[in-house]
Amino acid sequence: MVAPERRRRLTISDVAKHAGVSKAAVSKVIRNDYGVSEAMRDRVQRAIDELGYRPQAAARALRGRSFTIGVLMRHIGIPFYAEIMTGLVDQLAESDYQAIMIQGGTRDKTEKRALDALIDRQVDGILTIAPMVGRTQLEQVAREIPTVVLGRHNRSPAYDSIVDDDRIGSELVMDHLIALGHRRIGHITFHQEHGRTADQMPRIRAETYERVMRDHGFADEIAVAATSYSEEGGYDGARELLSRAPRPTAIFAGSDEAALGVLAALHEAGLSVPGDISVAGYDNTRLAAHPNIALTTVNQDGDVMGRMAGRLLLERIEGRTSAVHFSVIPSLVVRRSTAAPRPCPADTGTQMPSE
Amino acid sequence: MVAPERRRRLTISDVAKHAGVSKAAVSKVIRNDYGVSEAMRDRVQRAIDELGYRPQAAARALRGRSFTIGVLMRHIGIPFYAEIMTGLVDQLAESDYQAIMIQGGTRDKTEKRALDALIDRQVDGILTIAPMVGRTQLEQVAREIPTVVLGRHNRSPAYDSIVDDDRIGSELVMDHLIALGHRRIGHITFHQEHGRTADQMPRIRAETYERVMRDHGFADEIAVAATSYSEEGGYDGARELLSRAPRPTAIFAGSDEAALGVLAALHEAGLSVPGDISVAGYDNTRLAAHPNIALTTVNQDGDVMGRMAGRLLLERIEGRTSAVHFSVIPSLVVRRSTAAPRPCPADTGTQMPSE
DNA sequence: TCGCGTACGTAGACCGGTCTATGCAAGATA
DNA sequence: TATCTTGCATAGACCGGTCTACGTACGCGA
Repeated sequence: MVAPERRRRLTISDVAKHAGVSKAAVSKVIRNDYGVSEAMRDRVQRAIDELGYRPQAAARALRGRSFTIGVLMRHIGIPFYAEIMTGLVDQLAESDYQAIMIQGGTRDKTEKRALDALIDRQVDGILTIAPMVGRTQLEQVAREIPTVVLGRHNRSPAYDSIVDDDRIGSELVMDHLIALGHRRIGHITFHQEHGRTADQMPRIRAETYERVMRDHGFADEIAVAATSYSEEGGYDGARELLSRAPRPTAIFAGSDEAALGVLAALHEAGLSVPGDISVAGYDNTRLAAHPNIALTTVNQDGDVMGRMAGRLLLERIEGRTSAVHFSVIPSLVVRRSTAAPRPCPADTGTQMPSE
Repeated sequence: MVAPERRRRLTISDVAKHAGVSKAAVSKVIRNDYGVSEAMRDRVQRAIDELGYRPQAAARALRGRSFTIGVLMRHIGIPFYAEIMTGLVDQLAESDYQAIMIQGGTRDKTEKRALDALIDRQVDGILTIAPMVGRTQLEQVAREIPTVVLGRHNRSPAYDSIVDDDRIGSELVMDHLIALGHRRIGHITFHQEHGRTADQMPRIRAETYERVMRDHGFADEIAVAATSYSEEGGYDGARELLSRAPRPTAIFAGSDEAALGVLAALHEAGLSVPGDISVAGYDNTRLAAHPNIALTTVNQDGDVMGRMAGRLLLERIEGRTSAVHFSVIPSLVVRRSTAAPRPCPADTGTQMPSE
């Protein structure tokens, strides 16, 4: 019982022999290096094509580049991340670089392990999407490898960053709701304990919410549920907001995930959307678009972000050392989850569903 | 303007020097190889810890293993894939292997490129999730690298495969609908032109549907819309089925994606679910669980599948050469999208919404 | 013809690990 | 005592690329 002979892979030497030239010459052709005659190029290229040779990334990595971009994300099941990847892959398609992804999970330890794994695999550039790891550590990574951080407002001169302009996005939502006639608008935010590693994003959305409320003279109506951006957080937050009297006529959830939780809570409470309450989210996930959900939300152009990430990484690999911070302007997507509040003769005294 | 000195990475030689031993000794300790005294192990381990050394995967790959498992998937935004990854990562957590993912996209060419990229990066094992590439090519890959194919019924002695038992899953749905009292049940299937690379999965689901219908004496009620498993396919398929008179009282969509399209079409047609029509899907995606959708569907345990994939790959890497084909028994998740058909005095003559 | 610069091609070191072959010492066996 | 085994440590080849340093041929001006 012998293991089947695992066919040896073609090497650059095979190509060199087949073309009757040196390894170095083949290498030069592959890398489009200077000092190759037209005849040599043709000859080697023909040999490569005939044999179907592809260089081995590991060997290249050992000496120079691995032609690999590593992307670190918490989980893969997130449609927005998929969009980012689409943009990134598109951008890299014309280069020789390939994007690989790795899951960091939601624990510091697993994320660290994943990040190390990318570094150990000699990737030429790293894109981290909404990482949990602290700035200091990111800077350390960035010193070794070109790095782009997406979705964290935590700037650093050591790495490039790409963020959505959350201030503008939140204003879009609030202006929309207020234009519809709402004034008792609740907000669900993400409460982070650790100020150290916390990102400013939820804070920006919450602050903008409060500012706009105040600007319109609705300071007394400000109602924030500080739970989390998860579906569960949205559910809990919604129940908290609903327990107020009078209850809000609209809820601006800090994320679509949370908005889904809000919808679930409203559904459970027997309240209709947007009849009884309008709901808006943030992120324009794919679920938000489904007719049964039809959530008004803020669209961050993940495709553009991913594309930009690819460009910044390639630039860094080419040698740029100054940091670039890119801000993407989001847009509002109005769907059926928001409408004018139900006209009410008396503005107070709406009945609550009994607990 | 000089680029900042990029700090040289620690190598095995640094560790050896620091511990006052040979490179080979350090290598042995790292790999838990035979022929290392207790004293040596301690000494080297201490040096590794003190310096914070981590071996470089590229260098290891060149000689032996890269300790990397490559996962090829079409897109990352699919919750079911996320579950698979969770299982896989869990399974690999105790080993020294790391899973990386790569997007193959939906075109043959891009998928091929992604697959090559994994091979060029010397991964020790490959998991392909519902690949488009033909069996012959998969077999060729499998000859070079341990391979597990998930989600294709296309078996081969060259690689392991993991599939959901679609026959059982489809029976679960059909039995459920029939037990509720339905007999005019429509089905939406995925029509594939290219028999060559086509997978049998949609065929199995469709055939099981027809068989169960016949077994219950409902052969005359068989109604299949051959579109696709996408949301759009579901939408088109539903409209096709609705145009029949009498229209079905239940629709079994071959996938949740398609089921979502069905819901959208029904919503548009002003039909209520499950009041007018029951809808069932297949896959138990995350959307299916949301209260606003609450889709009855078939759950494939992605976690178990991913875990199994990891185990099979590790076994193959350890030297197993015989093929294993693993079938996961799915389960039915009953939600609010299915109910008994509306009692009707006359079974025919239900009015259609005008087109 | 000589000297020199330029263009092109190659030999061989090198990257950081693994792995084989070998050395060496201590204990077992003849 | 001589030989053999066993356990442990090491030197150095090796993986498949890249890259430096050098050799060679050719063109051109003096």
